[in-house]
Amino acid sequence: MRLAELSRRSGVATATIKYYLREGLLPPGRQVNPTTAEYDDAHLRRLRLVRAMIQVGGLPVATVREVLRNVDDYALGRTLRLGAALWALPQVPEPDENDAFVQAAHREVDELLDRLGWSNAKLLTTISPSYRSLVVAVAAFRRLGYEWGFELLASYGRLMHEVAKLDLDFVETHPSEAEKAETAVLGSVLTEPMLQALRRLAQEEESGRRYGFE
Amino acid sequence: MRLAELSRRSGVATATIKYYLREGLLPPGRQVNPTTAEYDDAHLRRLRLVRAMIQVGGLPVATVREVLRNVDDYALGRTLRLGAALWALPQVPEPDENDAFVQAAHREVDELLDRLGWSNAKLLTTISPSYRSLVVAVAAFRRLGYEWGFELLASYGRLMHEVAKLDLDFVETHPSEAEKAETAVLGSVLTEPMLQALRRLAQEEESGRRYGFE
DNA sequence: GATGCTTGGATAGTGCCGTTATCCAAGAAG
DNA sequence: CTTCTTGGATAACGGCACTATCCAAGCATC
Repeated sequence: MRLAELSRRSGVATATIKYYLREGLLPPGRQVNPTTAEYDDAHLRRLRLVRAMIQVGGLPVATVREVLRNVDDYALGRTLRLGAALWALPQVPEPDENDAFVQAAHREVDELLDRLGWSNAKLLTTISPSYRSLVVAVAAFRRLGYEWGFELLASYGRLMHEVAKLDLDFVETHPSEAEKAETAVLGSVLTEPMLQALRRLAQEEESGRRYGFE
Repeated sequence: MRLAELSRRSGVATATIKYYLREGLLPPGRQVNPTTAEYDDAHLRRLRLVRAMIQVGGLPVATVREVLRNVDDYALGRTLRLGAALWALPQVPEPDENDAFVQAAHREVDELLDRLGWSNAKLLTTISPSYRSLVVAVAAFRRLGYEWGFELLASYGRLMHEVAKLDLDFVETHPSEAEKAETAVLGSVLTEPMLQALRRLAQEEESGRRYGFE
């Protein structure tokens, strides 16, 4: 199919598709002559994936490019670890390591990982963006003067471990390696707003149960 | 304190503080004469809250303003429901109701709420942005051709219900109404990146356990 | 084979948003 | 009195996701 049809079938404007091509989110089509390129279903699927990540997942274009690179690398067998390398990309503001709150948060998170027995995650503390995000979030809370029992954080951690098991179970239902990679990414990116929505609905539900309405 | 000191103590540039004042994220200082305004610790605290929501929570300025309005209303006793009104604000792209995937997602989510027994949440389906987000996310998955057992979604829902209970438990540890409102907002906004980070760490951990390293 | 439409590529422009710089007149400080 | 600082108004900036404009090279129809 040509660009116009790709646009029609995906609902994405041709100018936008050209932009994605330029940005490397879509591989170039097969050039049949200097002014015509041919696209196939793989392009369509990739385009839908890109749109989902941007619109539903809210990822910036640059991040999508990185994520896709990992998907493709994984599909080619270059990346063997499904975990770290794959979903360890996105956006974290660098913490200020001189800040006392940040240092305290480091200690707290390290202790948390110990307590939860997350020995594998422990190995990644220096490189994992997730680890850094966690530190930043904990530090922000502390900076605002919030105290919580250590047990609260641990409880959240245990629940998210259950969530992670579901995530990986779902990935395992997909036999092919290429699909696994894509599913892993989607499972990480697309289910985040989904979980967020579920959590808020659950808060509304539970709030209603505890305090009633009106 | 004057603007300059507020800036120094918070680490936020004076120009930015002026911007927040303009945008209504910070209440104006006490005007002591035409060219001098006096700020207090409440301003400092509010400023830190704003920064946390923007930088850690990633909320747009307009949303922060809405959230704060709700916090203040709640503190004044004008909003009685801790749940819906408070954390039901943010950013969702409007779903296209004519889309077949969106309609199917509606049915699926409705059935989910039934299955989970979330009768309170059910009442909010027409107004809650969380409900809409959920529909959008489910529709996006389906559009990409992913199928999952209904049980998976229900399992996620049950886990997020446990999370929501922790959220509300934490809010209840704060006696004053004003603090409750602020805590509720923070519990919703700031813990989201925290949970996301925990989930990803848990994925890395669980991935390591199942498949080993390298 | 001329005419008019479509194609893909290059480039520049648009709109939004968070932030920052520039002015300015009116205090404060020495 | 002079010099610095203050807060307020306004304009400028930089990034990002798109989108509109050109253009020359096909293709389609007469």
